[in-house]
Amino acid sequence: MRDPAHAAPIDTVRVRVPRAVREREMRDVAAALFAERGYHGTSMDEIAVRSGVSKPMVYEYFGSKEGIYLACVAEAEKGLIESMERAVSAETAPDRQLWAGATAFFTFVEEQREGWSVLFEEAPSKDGAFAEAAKRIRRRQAQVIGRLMSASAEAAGAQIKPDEIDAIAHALVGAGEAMAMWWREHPETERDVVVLRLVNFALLGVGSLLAGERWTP
Amino acid sequence: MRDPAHAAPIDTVRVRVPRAVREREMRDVAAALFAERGYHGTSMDEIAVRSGVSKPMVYEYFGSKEGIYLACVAEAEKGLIESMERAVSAETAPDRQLWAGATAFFTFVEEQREGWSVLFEEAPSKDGAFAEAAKRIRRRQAQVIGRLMSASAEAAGAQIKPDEIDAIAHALVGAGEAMAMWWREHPETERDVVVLRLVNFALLGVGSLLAGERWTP
Amino acid sequence: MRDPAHAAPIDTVRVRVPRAVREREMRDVAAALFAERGYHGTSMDEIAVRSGVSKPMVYEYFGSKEGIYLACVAEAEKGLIESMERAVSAETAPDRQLWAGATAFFTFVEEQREGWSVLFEEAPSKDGAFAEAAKRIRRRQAQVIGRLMSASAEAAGAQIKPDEIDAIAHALVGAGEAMAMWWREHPETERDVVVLRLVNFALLGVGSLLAGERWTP
Amino acid sequence: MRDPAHAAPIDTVRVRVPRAVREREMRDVAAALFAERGYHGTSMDEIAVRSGVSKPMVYEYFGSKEGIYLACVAEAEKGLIESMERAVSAETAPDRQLWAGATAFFTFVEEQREGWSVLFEEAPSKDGAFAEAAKRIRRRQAQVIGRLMSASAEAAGAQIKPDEIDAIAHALVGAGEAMAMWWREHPETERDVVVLRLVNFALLGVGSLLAGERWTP
DNA sequence: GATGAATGAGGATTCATTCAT
DNA sequence: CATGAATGAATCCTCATTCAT
Repeated sequence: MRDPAHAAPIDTVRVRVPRAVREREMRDVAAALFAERGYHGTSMDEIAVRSGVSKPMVYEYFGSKEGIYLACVAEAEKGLIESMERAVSAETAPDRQLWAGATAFFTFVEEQREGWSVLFEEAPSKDGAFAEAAKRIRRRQAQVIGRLMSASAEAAGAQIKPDEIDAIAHALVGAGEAMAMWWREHPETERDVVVLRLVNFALLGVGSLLAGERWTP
Repeated sequence: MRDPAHAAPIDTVRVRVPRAVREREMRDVAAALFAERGYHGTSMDEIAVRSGVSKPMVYEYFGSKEGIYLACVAEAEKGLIESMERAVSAETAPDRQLWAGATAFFTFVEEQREGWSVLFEEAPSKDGAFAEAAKRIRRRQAQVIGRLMSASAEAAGAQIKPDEIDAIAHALVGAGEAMAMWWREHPETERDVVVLRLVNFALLGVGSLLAGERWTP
Repeated sequence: MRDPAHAAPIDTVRVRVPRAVREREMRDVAAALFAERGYHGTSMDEIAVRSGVSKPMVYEYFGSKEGIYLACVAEAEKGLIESMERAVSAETAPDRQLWAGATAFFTFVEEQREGWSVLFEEAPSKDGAFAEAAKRIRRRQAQVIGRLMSASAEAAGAQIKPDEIDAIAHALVGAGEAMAMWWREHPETERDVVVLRLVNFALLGVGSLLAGERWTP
Repeated sequence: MRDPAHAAPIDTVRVRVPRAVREREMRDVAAALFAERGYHGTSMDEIAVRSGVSKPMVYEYFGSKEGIYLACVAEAEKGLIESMERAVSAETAPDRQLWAGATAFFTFVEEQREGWSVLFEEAPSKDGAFAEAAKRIRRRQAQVIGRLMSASAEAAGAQIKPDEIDAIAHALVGAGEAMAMWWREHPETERDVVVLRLVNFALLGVGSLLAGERWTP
């Protein structure tokens, strides 16, 4: 009945799609759904239907719902971390690295809204694997920031305990996350403004800290 | 911990318990479960069984699962906010208010582990009412902090836009939240140390900001 | 705390309401609810709340949901049948009795919308007692009509089997019911028009109707 | 009644049954249950069990309880209307069409007891979709009858308002329905007798009937 | 490689009805 | 007389996951 000479459009009937492509399509569909409705609000059925494949395919490729969710997380995580790493690399002048890192972060927030949602908004945090992933993401961000701070301290000849640097780095990452949420509620604000607010807040604080200033009650 | 002379364990058969009492018992049970397993990991069935009542009672008193969850949130929120408000009230010396507020916050984190979990760890953030609640909690914390900052700025004769104060306050709240998570992973750290790290980070940063210092790329 | 001299309005707190009054109030509330939402759509809870009494009162007075529903049916039935009986009584000229009966019927439909609904629209007909009630109502209407027909036949000296009269009477009652439904969908039609259509149809038959014959009171 | 050689009993374990077949089986089972116990008296669980499938299958195929009920209604409706249409088609002599239509109707009542029940006995009439369906069925029957009447009127050169025809057609349909119920209570009566009573009532009216006039096919 | 068919298990919610006071 | 407190029992529905073809 079907005339092979007049092939159906590729998004209607596709044969022999390479595994990597299929996988990516499915993951993108899933990420969009997770971002829109959250983990529990998304069903495997819907992922399959929207991906144009049958459900067993989704299982074949990702093993489970958790699997596909974590794949989405990993993808977004990779994008965020790589972008931050690049920003704070040696190619950036030392005194601009924090600023560059923050810019990378907020650029991700702005441009990869989906990825941001998957990473920070709906992790069913009580479930082992998800909580782990969330912690890991924050830790990796904190490491990027922590390295900056360590270098800075070293350059200033200050002695700061790694443990303290780690804690402060986490705090800074949390501040960034919170400011990103604030930004979502105030979308009229320019990205540069948001970046500068965070950087100033952090730089001046961290700077004084590194310089040895301390407040005690 | 429970004094049998004053309160029968909830798995004892008791009938005709006044509404207010039962309601509180049920809410406490629910809070513990939500904190332990998250919203989706907790079933109404279990809340009922552990409360020693039948499911219809739970519905009679809270209307729905969302209802009882939000009741738990409201309770914890009240505890946290009131405690922070008290700490930063006029009875505290101005230069110690931020410290007092942070202490109140981390004390809550330490002592009301359950409340903390319910408030910050498992809100199904994509669902309207839950997301609203989460935002509201952060906003209220930010307001407490923001008032401090405004007063401080005024005292220093500085002109800071309310919008900026609001954003920074949110960032600071986020920093506290992140530091609380860090603390969870490093439980050997003393509370006072955590408090001071956050306060120093914030105070020196905020202080410089309020003093008009600015970094630009 | 309450000052008996300043008694609460009677619809807020009422004491010692005579049984008959309470009963009637409750039945009226129930009838309204049944008419609006059907039997299954109405809950005992709602009947109690709207009646301003506790649920056990409703059970005390009517025994069960079925009980209160059947009480509503009985009340409406009484109204309808009595009104039809009156209309076709000896006080009405014989040749106007059918017309008078139909008028009584459609008047009931028009004025006791609630009663009509309870009687004809939501009987869960599969449940023994309800089906019985529905049949009884139709039978009683058919009896009223059947007596007319018998008298008429006798007057004309015709011999019609009671069984046939009964069947035709039921058909006529069904025709009336159907026309009442039609009327609901065409509320702009005058009651007299509806009555005359039914009466003419019954008296003359479709054939005569189409031939232009008409009976008028 | 079931021929084991052609159709395995539905309580035999069968897997991989094509959708269309399963769907039909499920609908038939459901129709039987609805007819026997009414809508509210039937549970999805029972439909599933008796169909030899699991509940999710029922939902997969019909979406909801309302869905499967309406599917039963549609099926029965189709049978009834098609049969009536066929009876009154041009292939039947004009003066016998009403009789043929009535015969089709009562044949349906007799032979498709289940369908009849689903169509006319337990629609939860207060619920939107069900009430709509019930109205639609009556309307469609009335249309079949109405067309007959219009043709008849035209042939006789009479001018009858469509609105009046519609109303009378509905009344006639209601008369048929009522007579069908009467028949249920008097199952010893022959179908032809019932048909003739209705047709005579409709064609001649009570008056002529009482006067002894009779139409016969 | 790919899918239509199928399900076990569980979850939220509602209701008619009855105690104990 | 009157009620607030309480429940057993269902019901509808959904979902992640797998088998048979």
